Amino acid sequence: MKIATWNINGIKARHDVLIEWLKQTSPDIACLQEIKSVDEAFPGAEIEALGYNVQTHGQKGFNGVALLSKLPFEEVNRGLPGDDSDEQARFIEGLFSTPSGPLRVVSLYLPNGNPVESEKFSYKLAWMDRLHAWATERMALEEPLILAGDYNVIPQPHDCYDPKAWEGDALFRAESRSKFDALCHLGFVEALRACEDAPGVYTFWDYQAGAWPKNHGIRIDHLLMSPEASPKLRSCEVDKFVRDWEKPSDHVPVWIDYAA
DNA sequence: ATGACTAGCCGAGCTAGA
Repeated sequence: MKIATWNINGIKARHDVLIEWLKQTSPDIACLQEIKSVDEAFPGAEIEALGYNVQTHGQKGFNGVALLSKLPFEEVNRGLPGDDSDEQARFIEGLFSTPSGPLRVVSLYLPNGNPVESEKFSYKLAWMDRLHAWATERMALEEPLILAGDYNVIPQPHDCYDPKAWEGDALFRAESRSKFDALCHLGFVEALRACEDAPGVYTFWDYQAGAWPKNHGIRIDHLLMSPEASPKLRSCEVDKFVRDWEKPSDHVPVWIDYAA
């Protein structure tokens, strides 16, 4: 089965592009980020008509995540545990039943964290600590688990076109990268890294300054697979072609072929 | 080329993204 993650940068602005991508690539599960919509306003009708069950965790104006699945949801959990005062919609977990057993899939939108002098950076780091704590608990279940989303972390220097240009940025700061590494070291396999570790493979290109045609991108959208899931990884691909469509998101989909 | 975009909220520029 095909499991994808994509920061769509607004469901209202990206609805038609999303529908076209679903028709062309037909993922079994799609993890969306930055839907920028409240749950009640999410335009799900055409998506459901393509055979998807839709679950969202949205908020007004920005953030917001969603799960689209051809499999029925056995369970849905909204919000990253660990801080009851956190009102930002950045996390949704679905539990599915596959031919080979249960599968948990998370769509997450990790905070950007810029500027680093602001409370936004401390919020990012605290959110990563909460994710680490939550993942530690989930790992104890010893189930196939996939954490997919926009991590807003450039893991390695060769995951961006110009490492010097990203020096000091919240996406590339040592604190962000080491927390991402620590998460991986719980036992996750980072899917694209495991399949393709060449430089120049990116998932985001800024709208500005001709970043896309010059391939001045960064790799910040990742799928992390638990030890029970990672042996079922067949391949991992980046759907770069959607960046050339009319009114594209600044991110492109990343997907895995999973032997469920 | 030291080149600056896009979405949402709204009905004008601001916030936010990365």
